Amino acid sequence: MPPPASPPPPPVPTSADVARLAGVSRATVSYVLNNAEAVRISEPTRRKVRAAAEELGYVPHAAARSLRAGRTRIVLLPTSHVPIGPLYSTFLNELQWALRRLDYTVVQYGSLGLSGDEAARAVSAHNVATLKRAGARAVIAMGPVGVPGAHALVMNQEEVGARAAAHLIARGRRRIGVVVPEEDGLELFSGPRLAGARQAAGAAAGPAVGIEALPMAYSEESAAALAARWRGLGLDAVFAYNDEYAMLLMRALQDEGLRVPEDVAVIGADDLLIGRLLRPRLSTVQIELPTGDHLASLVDRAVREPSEVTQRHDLMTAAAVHREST
Amino acid sequence: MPPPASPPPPPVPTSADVARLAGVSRATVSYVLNNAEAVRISEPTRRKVRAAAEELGYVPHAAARSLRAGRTRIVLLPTSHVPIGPLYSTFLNELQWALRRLDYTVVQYGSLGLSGDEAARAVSAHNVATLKRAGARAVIAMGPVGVPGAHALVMNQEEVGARAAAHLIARGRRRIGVVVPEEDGLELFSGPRLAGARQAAGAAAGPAVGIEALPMAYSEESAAALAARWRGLGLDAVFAYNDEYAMLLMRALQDEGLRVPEDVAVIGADDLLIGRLLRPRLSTVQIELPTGDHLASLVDRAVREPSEVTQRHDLMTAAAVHREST
DNA sequence: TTGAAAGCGGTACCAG
DNA sequence: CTGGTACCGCTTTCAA
Repeated sequence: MPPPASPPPPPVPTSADVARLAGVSRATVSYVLNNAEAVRISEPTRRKVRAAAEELGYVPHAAARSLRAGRTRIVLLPTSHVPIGPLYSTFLNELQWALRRLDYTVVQYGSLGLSGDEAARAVSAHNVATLKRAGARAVIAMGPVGVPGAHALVMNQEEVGARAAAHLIARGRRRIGVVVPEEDGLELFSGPRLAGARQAAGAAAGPAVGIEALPMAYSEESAAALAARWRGLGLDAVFAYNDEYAMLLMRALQDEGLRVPEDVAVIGADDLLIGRLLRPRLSTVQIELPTGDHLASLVDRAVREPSEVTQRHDLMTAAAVHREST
Repeated sequence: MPPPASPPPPPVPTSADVARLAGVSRATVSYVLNNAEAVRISEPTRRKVRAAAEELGYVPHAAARSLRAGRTRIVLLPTSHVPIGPLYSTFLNELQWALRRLDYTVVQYGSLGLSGDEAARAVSAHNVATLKRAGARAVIAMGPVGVPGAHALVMNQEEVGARAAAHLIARGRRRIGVVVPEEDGLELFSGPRLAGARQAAGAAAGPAVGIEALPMAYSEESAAALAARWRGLGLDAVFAYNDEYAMLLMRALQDEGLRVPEDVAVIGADDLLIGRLLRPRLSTVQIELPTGDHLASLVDRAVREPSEVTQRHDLMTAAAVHREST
């Protein structure tokens, strides 16, 4: 009599178990379950195998399968450790579902928007190699520049800043503040947006246009502090990074007695619903992103044709939309 | 001279390559690189092995490793295909990072908040088995009830609805509308919140309290349509699902000429920053969630002690906070 | 049409 | 202290 077994772990069926139950070999099981084209299996055999698999609740062991195959259906997607706003998180989420619909396993890997130069280094070529080596089929990077070996979804954030500044300039503003979020991990977005605004200012005809970076955190206190010293700044307009920061700042400015847009024009970005709910209605920079489905199929295609070449997908077009705050 | 090789795939080094270069066996490589305690390796050998690994840029093959080990460090986290609001997505994101800091690989698996009964079935016991079988170390579920075999993060959404309704009732309101988002995938949250409100109404002392479900989509049109028929509804208060829906509805109500809170009291939930920016300031139900770190360590502990028992972690406490809209 | 067997890359026994 | 070796579970030639 064997020793009183402690709760034996529920036996996980392998393909061998299925084969035994179906009275065939493991090879046959594999063929049937993978619908192998290269080999004809009789219908009765297929039935038996399928029935056995069903009965045992057999599920192929993912690790073993990919060890043998030499590749996985894993796609690495970047994540930020900090909220990046509804627009991009929705987009990323959509992409993720689209990829999954294509039967990929999506693994989050972290480094979207590390501070400053780290951002670039984080998704460096070496990292990419490491990640692919570990079994990933594709690595997706999001950033201002392409990354060798990965699918780079490059988002031209500069254009956002440029459109905002151009809009402000066209409406006669010359002293423009640009909100730069203090939150770590947003530099990936805020840096280029600021740079784009500077470019637009430099390219403007007529009198010189001044651009001033305005650090601000996403909190009432920070917005209030900025608003308190506003009059001393001598600014006649502000590009508030995005609609959420814009809402925050606009409220603080109004509480400070400033009139929008008379005393100061405010423009946001991302065209969120809240912008239309504010009074005055918030002008914004609308961003056009491709659908997750579209992007996913692009990735899928590129994965099937392993062209070891860096794939670079340009995303985003931006356009200012005028409402009441500018 | 060899034929002009087409771009030969960069040879991925295996532990055998490292062994060869270091002049030792694969076993030794494994011992050194895993800091095996059970066996003493001389310091010179260790050096050689490490140097060789470094030089080749060796990275252990994840699939092979987990095939051998019989387990992975993968944790499955649910995702919704629909935005679930800043509060929960931030929370999930935090948890994800915390898990990663603990060296887990986080894989998103999809089904948070499928419609109706599907929600429950999606994370059924069978699914859980399948997922674990495929190599996952832990499966996390979020929902109103525990799920056998998974770590269930159960969030008591009913309490949110109950607190909101109780707050409204305490302030003398008797005819309460409850916004139910029309977006698919939010039932997981909205259903319990509505049910909680009903319970609170049932438990209220004094004259009967009426609860009316108010379907509404997250769009200006839908909010405007609801506001347009508001006077016919005979409601004196509304629990607007969360602060975002509340902002939307409040705006529409005000545009319709209704006064808040005189004609209708409005309360949201989740205590988002925007609520404090609105005028009148939005009353809300504040939700206390544990930190991602805390939860991650809970999960980690449970994983180490494979107690095959369903783990159930109760989350959330809710409290109404009164501001100006009620 | 089916089965036997050789690995994929790593880990962990057991000898030496 | 180190090397040989038997697996983990699956896919896929190659023969029968």
